[in-house]
Amino acid sequence: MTDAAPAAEAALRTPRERARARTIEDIVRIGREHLALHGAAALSLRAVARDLGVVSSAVYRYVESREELLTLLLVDAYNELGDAVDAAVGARPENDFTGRFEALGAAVRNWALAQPASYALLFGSPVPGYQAPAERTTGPGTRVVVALVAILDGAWRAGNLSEAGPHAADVDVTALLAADLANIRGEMGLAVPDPVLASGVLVWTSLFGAISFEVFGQYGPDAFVARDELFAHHLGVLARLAGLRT
Amino acid sequence: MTDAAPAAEAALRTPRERARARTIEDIVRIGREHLALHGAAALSLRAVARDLGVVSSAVYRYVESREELLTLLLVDAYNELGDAVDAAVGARPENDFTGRFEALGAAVRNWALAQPASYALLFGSPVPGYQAPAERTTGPGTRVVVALVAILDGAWRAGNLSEAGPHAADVDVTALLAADLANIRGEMGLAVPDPVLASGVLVWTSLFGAISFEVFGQYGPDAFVARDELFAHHLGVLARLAGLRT
DNA sequence: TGTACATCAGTGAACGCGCGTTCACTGATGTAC
DNA sequence: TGTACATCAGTGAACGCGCGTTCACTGATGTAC
Repeated sequence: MTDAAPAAEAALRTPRERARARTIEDIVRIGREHLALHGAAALSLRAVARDLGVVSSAVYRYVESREELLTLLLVDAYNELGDAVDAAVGARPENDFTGRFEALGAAVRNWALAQPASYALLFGSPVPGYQAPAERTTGPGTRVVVALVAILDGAWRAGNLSEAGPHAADVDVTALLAADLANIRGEMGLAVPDPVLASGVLVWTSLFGAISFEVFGQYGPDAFVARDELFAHHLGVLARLAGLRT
Repeated sequence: MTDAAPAAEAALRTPRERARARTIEDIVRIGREHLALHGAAALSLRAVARDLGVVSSAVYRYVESREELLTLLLVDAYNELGDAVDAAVGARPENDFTGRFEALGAAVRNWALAQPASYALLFGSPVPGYQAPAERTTGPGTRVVVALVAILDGAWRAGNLSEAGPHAADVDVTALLAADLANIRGEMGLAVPDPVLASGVLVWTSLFGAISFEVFGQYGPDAFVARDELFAHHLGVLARLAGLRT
């Protein structure tokens, strides 16, 4: 590394800028620790400042308000999850659609179990009094579902998806629902037909339902010892429900 | 009504006891309103006292601590949901298993949409620092799943359930998972075989997954206009996944 | 029926706490010439 | 290379707020005889 690389767009030129970026990273890291320990509702700028080793008002140099810190944490968590999912999916061959689907599901679950508080922030009860700014969270917040429909649409285009899973084939898609699905197909540039898309939405919510039950402790402490196997079974059933061949 | 009915076990004899019971009811009612407005983490005994028209310390005559109020609200919500589900299921003929299943799902969803904050307390992120006392919440907290497996087991015993939904039939149940399922079958006195029971668990979590996505706003504001139809479609697919005939 | 006592609901003051946010300030670090 | 000025990170005090919980107390309501 020399200092003769002035063209790098994203690089931070001055030491001050670098120090500033590092401090913001520290704030986000500490914020995540607090999230994990006390939950989003109890997230406090004063406590973050204490852990940063700085007086409480100093944090306001970096973060406009408690709200903004929550947004930073939200975006950070969405991106960490999105990176984990992309890496897991990308590790499977492009035409192994079932493998990619299972990799996606396992990646979401593993991340959720490792970061339960961040998962709760993204997929649990809304934080009272906090409304995420759509323009900053929509992109990162849709990475998982985008990856999921990419797999299903890819499988469909490759002829590797049943016209509709055997369960879904004979469940009517009403006209109103079909209109929603047509919009989605248009916006995302998809080729999958209605029954597949409708089942795909259910597969999506079901995946998160199974993970939320586990992360939020809904199963109770004793009901399931074999949680990995339970989830693997669920993934297998969901893959078939989506129409993926095995 | 005369005062000549001294034998009624549950009746509250003295006026003081009745007044006390009414005040506790008021506290729970006000607590629920605060839950709905500000979320569980922000639930405050002082605020409840204010709305009750009483000085803050007076609430401690009725409720031991903030923790205990949360427990009261939890049990109250579980029972309200359980009552709604039982009523909806009971309104269908005993042998209309698919109808009962769909009634159960619709009842949970309707209650959740009407009481989003209570739903969040029961099925959303855990409240930081609060651990529900198992001996008071386990009974009410399992009413929905008990009702659900009663439907599936009843359908199975009546010969109205496929050996396993077409999707689930060829997904392996590993030995470890089978052990968990055997325990559950024993504890609940069920007859359904492993593949059906395993799919039933997925149907259970999927139902709540779909409802949570809707209640917690995960679909985004615009993606689905036809939410009733979307949920009806999901219910239909889930019924087939459970093995119910139509 | 009347009196003496016990029970209990509710009061008001106080404890110690943590929070978000603002503001005028001190120094250190960077920049322009 | 050296000086004058601008920028910025961090300080410390303060604002007003709400919280959970305890405690000694006042009266009103109930009970025993």
